[in-house]
Amino acid sequence: MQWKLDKDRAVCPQICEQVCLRIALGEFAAGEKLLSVREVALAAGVNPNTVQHSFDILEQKGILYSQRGSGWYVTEDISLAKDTLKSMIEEKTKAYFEAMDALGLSAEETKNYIAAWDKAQS
Amino acid sequence: MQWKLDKDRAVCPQICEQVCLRIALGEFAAGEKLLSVREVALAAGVNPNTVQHSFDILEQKGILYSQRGSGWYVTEDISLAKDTLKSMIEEKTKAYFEAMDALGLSAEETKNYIAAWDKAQS
DNA sequence: ATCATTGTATTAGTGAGGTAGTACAGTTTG
DNA sequence: CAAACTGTACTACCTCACTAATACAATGAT
Repeated sequence: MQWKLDKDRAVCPQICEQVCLRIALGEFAAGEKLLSVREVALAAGVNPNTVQHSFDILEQKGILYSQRGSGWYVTEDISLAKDTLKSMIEEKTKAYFEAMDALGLSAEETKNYIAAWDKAQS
Repeated sequence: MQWKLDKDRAVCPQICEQVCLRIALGEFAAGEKLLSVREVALAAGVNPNTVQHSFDILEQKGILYSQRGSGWYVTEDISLAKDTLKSMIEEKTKAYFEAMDALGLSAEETKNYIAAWDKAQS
């Protein structure tokens, strides 16, 4: 399991995003046991407490659940992860439009800008 | 002069963005004197030190310059502000594509998603 | 049963970003 | 000249996100 973390962003949301994505992609199946908090922390190069916190957040959303002494598991209801992922995409897109608006681009102008975006720029 | 600040984002970059935008739009002319650090802070509802820091950043970019005891002024070379604004737009767009990639959307999918984006959602 | 592994809790420390208050130096205005 | 503005500097404090280290309780494997 690989974790690529952008150091310019907070760690917790990134872990949450990736877990949701992997569940949505079917990489993590319903009921499947995840790696332990310590293993994930080691693999991702972050602190176990941060992973614990991330999983706590996902537990609150009903996406994961924990069994003390045993481990963390994916909930049976995969749709929760899919919905959360969808919300994240919407949220970030909304934020992007707002950011562009703050920089003087209307929604229409932003759409045109994106349409003309060349992959070579990135 | 109105300052609408998003409380979910850091203040300094927002002030920098808005000053660049106003210069690029011609709202602030070359050589024009800005409101004082204290006045801007009051109007924007933030701390004078934060405004000072923001202006320091813009001074480093050559967009503003200060005269001790007198005030802050817009540089003669407006193009600097315009270029900076352009860079900001590129940077945020690049970050947006990266964020979408992290959420499982390819550049192509992201473009399609944006094209289909409905203003009613926001 | 024992022991390693698991989740969980607690306390302390760090750095970024911002707030708050004060002080001082230079300019402008009356 | 004097007062009222400017920019600038400094110290202290706060919060958030994360790190670090440790401890303890429950589970599973041998």
